[in-house]
Formats: sequence, C-alpha cells, structure tokens
Amino acid sequence: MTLEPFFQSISLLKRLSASERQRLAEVSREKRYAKGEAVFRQGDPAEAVCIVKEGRVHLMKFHDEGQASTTCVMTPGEIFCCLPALDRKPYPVDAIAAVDSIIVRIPTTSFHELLQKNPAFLEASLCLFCERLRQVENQSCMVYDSVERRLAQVLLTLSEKFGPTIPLTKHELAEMANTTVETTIRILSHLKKQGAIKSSRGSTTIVKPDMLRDLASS
Amino acid sequence: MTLEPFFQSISLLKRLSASERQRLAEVSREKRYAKGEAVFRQGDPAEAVCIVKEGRVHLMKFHDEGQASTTCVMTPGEIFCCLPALDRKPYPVDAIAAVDSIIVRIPTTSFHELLQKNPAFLEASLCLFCERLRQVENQSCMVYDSVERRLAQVLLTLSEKFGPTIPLTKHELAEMANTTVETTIRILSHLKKQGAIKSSRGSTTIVKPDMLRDLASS
DNA sequence: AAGATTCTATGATGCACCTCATAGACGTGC
DNA sequence: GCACGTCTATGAGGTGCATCATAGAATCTT
Repeated sequence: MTLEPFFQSISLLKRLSASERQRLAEVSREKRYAKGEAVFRQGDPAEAVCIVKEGRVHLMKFHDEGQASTTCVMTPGEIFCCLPALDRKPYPVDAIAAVDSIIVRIPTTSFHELLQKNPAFLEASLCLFCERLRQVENQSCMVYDSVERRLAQVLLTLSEKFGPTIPLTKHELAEMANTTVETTIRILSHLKKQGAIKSSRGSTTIVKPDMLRDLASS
Repeated sequence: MTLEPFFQSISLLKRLSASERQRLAEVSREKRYAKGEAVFRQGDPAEAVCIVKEGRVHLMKFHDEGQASTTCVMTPGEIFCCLPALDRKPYPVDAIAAVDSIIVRIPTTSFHELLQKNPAFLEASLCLFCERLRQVENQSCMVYDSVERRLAQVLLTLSEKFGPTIPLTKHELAEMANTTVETTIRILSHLKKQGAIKSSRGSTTIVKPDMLRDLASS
C-alpha cells in the first residue's frame, strides 16, 4: 500500500512528475496520533512536512499558565508546515491532534530537494506560503476586536472549511477566538437566541451567515 | 544621481549582478512623502516594492472608529511588501509615513522578473519572507498577554532596531501594543518609577533591558 | 448500571483596561 | 508675543471579560 495514490489527490503534489511523486511516496511515512498527542512541538527541528490523511490537527501556541490559542485547524488533504522546509528553521508552533488522526510525514530534506529541482513545484509552494502569510496577517488584526466579533469571524472562517455545521467543541472555539469557554458559551447562547446559530454538544451550526458577517465587520 | 549606489547598500539587492542592479535602478523612482501620508493603502494593487531611504514608515491596520494598530516599523534600508510582488495580489496593510520620508519604489513587474531569472535572488527574497512570517506568527501570540507585557515586548523589539533610545511618541507605542495612549503612559510612568526606562517627549529610553525581559516573559 | 469524565450552561464577583474629562508642557506658525 | 496643535500626564467612572463556583446533561469506562 504505497502513498502514491494519496499524494495524487493533494493539489500541491500534482505539480510533481509521476516519478518524482513516486519517489516522494517511498520516503514518506504514515503515522497515527491519538487525540491530544503532539505531531510536533514549537522549537522542534523540522524533520517533516505533514499532510493530514484522517482526523484533525490544530496548530497552536501555548502560553504560560496552560492557556492555549489555536491559530489554524488542518483537515484531511491539507498540508502544513512548509515554512520550516523552506528556511530549515524549527517549527514555529505546536501541532496537536485534536482527534485521533493519521498524518503523512514527508522528510523535509526530500521536500526541499524538490523545491530546488522543480520550479513549478516551487511556484505552487510559494503560493501556499503567500496565502498563509496573508491569513496570519489578517488574523493578527482581528485579535484585538471584541470577543463577539472574534467569535463571529472564527465561525465564518471555519464554515469555509467545514460547511455550515462546525464539528468543534465550545472549548475549541474558545481557543480559536482567544477567550474562555464560559464567555464563548455565553455569547453563543446569545447568538442562538437571536437565531443566528444552532448549537449542540460538540458542534455549532450557522443558520444566518449574514448576521454573523454583520457582527464581524460592523 | 542614479539609485545604483543606494541599491548597493541594501543587502537583498547585493545578490543581483551589477548590470541587473543598474537596470533596476533605472526603472525605480524616489518619492517624498509628508508625515501622515500613505505610501499605499490596504487593498491597493501592488505597483511597487518599497525601500525606505529616509524617514520612517509604519505598516498598519485601521479598524472601524478610527482605531489603528501598527504591526511593523520600517526604517532606512529596509525593504517592505515583497509579498505582493510574489503573489501579485493587493497590499495586505496600509503603509503610512510616520515622519517626512523618502521612499524608493521598485516596479513590481521588474522585481518579479528578477525573481524568475535569478535563483540566488529568489532564495534571498524567500528568506526575507520566511522571517516576516515567523515575526507575524510570533506577534500573534502576544494576544493573551497583559498590556504591560505587550509594551515591554514592543520596547525590546524596537530597541533592536533603534538601540536603547526609541524615537517614537507614546501614541505610536500605544498603536504598536494595541492599547490606548493613556494606558501606555500610565504603565510607562510606572516603569519609569522602577527605573527600568527613562521617558521624554517623543522618545523612550530603555535603562534596564533585563527588567523588561523579565516582564515580557514572566 | 454505576461511576468517571467531558461538555454545556449560568450566576456572582473582581479587575484590567477603556473612556471621558482636565490640564500642564512643549513646540510651531503667524 | 500670542494662539494653536501635539504630546504627556493623572483622576474618576464604567465595562467587557476573566475567574471562580456550581450543576446538569451527554458520553465513555469498567
């Protein structure tokens, strides 16, 4: 069971020739992570570029006193931490399996070689990279908005990935909005009363996206 | 008065051959900006990569109700907004001259051509991007911190650029720490009483960096 | 089935910070 | 010189949100 078919389904890796992809599949490894387990930690040397095959991985920062904030949620098919593959420096964040997950690990060295050899692949990687930078720059400006706005923003962003029903706990939403569970629940309760969302254990459903958009931008 | 000698002093442009640099100098233009004037605005099409020749430029985001936050301070010799030159998309932030400034504008198209032609130049540019991404990712983790910590962090970061005496007003410091002038002044007064800094109109001097480091990381 | 654990929910309290108001110090233009 | 704008400074008051406490509901464990 080679990884080649899986690699074919990843848009970034489509830029590779069949033989390049085949070779990459040979040196890459699949690995299981239990819920809560770290795929890598901030500061670890960058050994692998990762792709989510199954499950969900959160990129996060841990502060003192155990507070955590999630900067990005990676779902199946998504590739993460190309940055260390580019500059050969350590991972800038923690990557934690949010549920039991299967991750494909591509050795950084192999990835880096391909960047050097294949200009089309470099170009595509750069695009991904630029997107990420824009994403992060955008996030960093919303960080000082009110919690209500941040939450609306978070829900809208997640709905691009998951559709209207977002399969995250209130605690996970809180970590994305950089607030506490209690505050998150209070605000979501309020939004629920207004009919903007529905809420159940482990998931939140957007009913009126326009209402959230108003909140996020007003 | 060609721009070539100036370009020689910019480390990124040292990667170019003399003739490439000469050609770049011919198509680039110097432009003056008065204090408060915009070099470009968020969303503008990316016409030029910019280098500060004299003065100081702040990269910032404006929120509703006129609140502004400064994400980055660019000083002479620094090059900014290579990102749009890479992905050809609009500027992600506003660039405002914080004092009367002279900016050298390199046409995006010329810059982009060089990226394609000269691998060493591409490599160096990538390094700059990677650094920027890491910088931004780091900033975004300041979110959970108290204003005091954010301010300590801001002062330390700025002192890497300016040395111990930071020539910014309290208002500008406030914009960097994402807080108000009043709170900034209150906290700086406190730090002054403790002997960690000195403060005068339009500038703040770090006296005991270790004290700030303790604050920023404790 | 009973107990443990996680998730959701809501109230009470406190505080860090924003907002508004006032004022003196300093520089700038006329 | 005086008027004006900018910068610094400090007080009073209000509030958004964290923290702490409690508890019920859903799910997992054995």
